Amino acid sequence: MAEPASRLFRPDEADDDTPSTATEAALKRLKRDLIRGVLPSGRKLKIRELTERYGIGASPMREALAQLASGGFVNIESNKGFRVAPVSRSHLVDITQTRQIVEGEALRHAIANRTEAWEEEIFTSFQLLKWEIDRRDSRSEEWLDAYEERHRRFHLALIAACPLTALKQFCEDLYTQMTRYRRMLKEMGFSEQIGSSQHEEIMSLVLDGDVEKAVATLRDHIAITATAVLADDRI
Amino acid sequence: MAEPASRLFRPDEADDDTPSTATEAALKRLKRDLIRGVLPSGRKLKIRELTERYGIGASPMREALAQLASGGFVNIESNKGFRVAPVSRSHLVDITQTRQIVEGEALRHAIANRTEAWEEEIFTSFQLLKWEIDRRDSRSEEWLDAYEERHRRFHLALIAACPLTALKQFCEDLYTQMTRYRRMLKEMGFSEQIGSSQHEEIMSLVLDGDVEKAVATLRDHIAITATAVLADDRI
DNA sequence: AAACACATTTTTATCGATAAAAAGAGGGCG
DNA sequence: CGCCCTCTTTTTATCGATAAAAATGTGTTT
Repeated sequence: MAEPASRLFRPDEADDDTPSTATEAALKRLKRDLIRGVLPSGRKLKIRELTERYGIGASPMREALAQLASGGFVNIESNKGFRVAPVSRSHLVDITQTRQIVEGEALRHAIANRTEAWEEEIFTSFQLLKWEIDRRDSRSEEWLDAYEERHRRFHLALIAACPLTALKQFCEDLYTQMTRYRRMLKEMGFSEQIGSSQHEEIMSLVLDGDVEKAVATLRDHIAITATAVLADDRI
Repeated sequence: MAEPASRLFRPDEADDDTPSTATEAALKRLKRDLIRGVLPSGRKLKIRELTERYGIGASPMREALAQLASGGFVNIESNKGFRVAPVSRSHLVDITQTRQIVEGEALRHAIANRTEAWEEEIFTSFQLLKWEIDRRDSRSEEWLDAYEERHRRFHLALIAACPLTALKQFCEDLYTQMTRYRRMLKEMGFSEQIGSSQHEEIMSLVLDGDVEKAVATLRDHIAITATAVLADDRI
């Protein structure tokens, strides 16, 4: 029996990757476009445009938007519709610091509940990430997507053994929020190498069970994107 | 200019308490019924029933449900509709421990960013809570609502000075999640006094700036509901 | 009686049309 | 010019009807 989705608590990871309803399909594509930055920050999301773009009716479209709104990607205002949640310096600082706290805690709990499988997944996802960085081909949308996918996988792997579902889910949400900023960085022409060296260090510290150093390094790593983005005054 | 709502980041607290759309009205009433336990855990939420109950059409109803689903109050399953998110021992333990972590952190940050107004609101909300407990009239729905409202206000007041919006918002969501369990406790006939003595202690420690003791006491206090509920084997 | 196929009912998900609200576009007037 | 009133256009929010899917029921076969 597949468990249904829930935001604050998800006992079982139920990946329905084949959208069987129009709402799900719209949700998936819309989220992707938001993260990719195809739909820029602050932009008005007119129902008409969206229904044409994604080829579905207004009701499922609004349903998908309502979900994204709760997830913080989209803002609603009564009788004025939806718009892409704006990015801002203060928002970036906020989610960065919050992420440092909660992802650090989650890592602590993960290490305290380590298993073989968890360690293996960390190693695997690290290797995949490293290979992806080595054969990098910036400016290619596909490469950026592949890189982002592996980066995400690595970060989620680190905290996967944390038994607190709600905490882990929140980390995942924050990570996703941060993706837009990370993407901006790439588009500003920064090297993907920024912070890359830390991945191996984090992995080693985590696998060695050096909790304090691991958490400290993870926190530093989380701060790097923010520092780099904030250094640019176009934002 | 009123700020729109967002889950992970809410720069300005925009209370639109007069629902101007059917979706908002449905959202509000439905959420209330979920928290009150009128719609019990795990129950199927048939669109037809809901539209009749709340007197609105299917589209806004589904939109409201989609939002509650992202908030963790409701579960969706493709082509099988919505149901009230089930309560369970594991869920209670999960959100309790997560809340201990994040609310403790939030309190730390709040104390580090203390202001006059913040201290005053803590004092005020504490007094209101105390008075409400003194003139208690259990088994009365109105009293339970009033008590819950003030308990909530006190807890949110404690962390209000925390500048990390995303963290604070998450605390609020977790608090709301816990309300259903707190309500169960009352219905099981427990005294409202459980944990009440700690409120004054927490307030004193916080206002005295004794961070470590304040955080420790808050964590204990958060655990109490869970301990009491878990002691009952009807759940 | 369990297992299966098929018909019926119920429920979900979706569309297309429409009322209500907001945004925009003149046009007079201080 | 800037402000306000009105009319028009655009956009949102909502309803009612319907196709698609799941659940339920019924009879048939082993």
